[in-house]
Amino acid sequence: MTHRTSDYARRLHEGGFRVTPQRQLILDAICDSGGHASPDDVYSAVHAKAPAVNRATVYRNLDFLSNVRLVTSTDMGQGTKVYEIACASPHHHLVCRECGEVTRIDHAMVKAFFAKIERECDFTVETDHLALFGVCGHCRDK
Amino acid sequence: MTHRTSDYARRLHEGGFRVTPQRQLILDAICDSGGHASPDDVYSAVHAKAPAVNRATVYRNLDFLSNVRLVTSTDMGQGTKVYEIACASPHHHLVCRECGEVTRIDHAMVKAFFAKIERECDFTVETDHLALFGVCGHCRDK
DNA sequence: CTACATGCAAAGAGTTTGCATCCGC
DNA sequence: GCGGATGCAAACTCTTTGCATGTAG
Repeated sequence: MTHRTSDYARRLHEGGFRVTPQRQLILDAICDSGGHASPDDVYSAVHAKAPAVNRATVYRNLDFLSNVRLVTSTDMGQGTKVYEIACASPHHHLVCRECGEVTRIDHAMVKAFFAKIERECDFTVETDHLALFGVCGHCRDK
Repeated sequence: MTHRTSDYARRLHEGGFRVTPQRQLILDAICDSGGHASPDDVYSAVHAKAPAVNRATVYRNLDFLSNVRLVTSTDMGQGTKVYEIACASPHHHLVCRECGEVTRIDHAMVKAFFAKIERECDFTVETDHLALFGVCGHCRDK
């Protein structure tokens, strides 16, 4: 679990929102998912622990938690949206088409590239989480 | 219209496929859409000219035309998949969140960046069409 | 004439919404 | 107790599929 209970609870309180067991389960599920969780991943994990929790609640909370910036959502392409705990250091993802492995890369890696786009194309890139598809070294060698 | 009638008809014939009016309408719709068309864009355009054409036919043909490489599909994020006429020069897209404008950028712009990822992360980027979200110069100035 | 293609309708997946009830604070 | 949050069910969008019919080659 990477989220700090006291921390997220405080942030919810400050905004006038409630700390419900469902929200805790959902945050736990995202943490335990290895960093990246689809709505269905989250629902499955939550449902395993608390079968009464509804899918609608999961969707509503993923949306809610994104809005209050406790989690971030990234479109990984192919219609798959993934959520992860918001963390201070911006980063991006390399997604292997073969094994599905997701590797993080630091924002520093892409910073210069984004700056170049801005300079040469007059376009400010705002992609919080860039997802690049390809083949990881491991799969390429096979 | 950017596709050459004789050219795509030939390619279909060579593969043993048929040149149907629906396929022509669909190809025309993609061309006339300014380069990037969602399934619904295509259906609307086709339906305006030929109301009898079914949505399923549009989906089947977008899939089919992608497979035979007459068109390419790109995931623009947010669950929107767009199609465009396959063209020789690989390129990528800058999508403005404000006005929705899509600008092409040449592969040369991103080539060095992809090479850097490969070198430093041991990951071969295969993204045919990279979609970068942000704000275009025009919207930023407002 | 023979497959490939289409239209239709129905079934799916994934997501959203209205409303009564519930419960955190 | 109040107002936000939840559960339930239904609706909704987007896409896919089975099957009979149509048509390009």
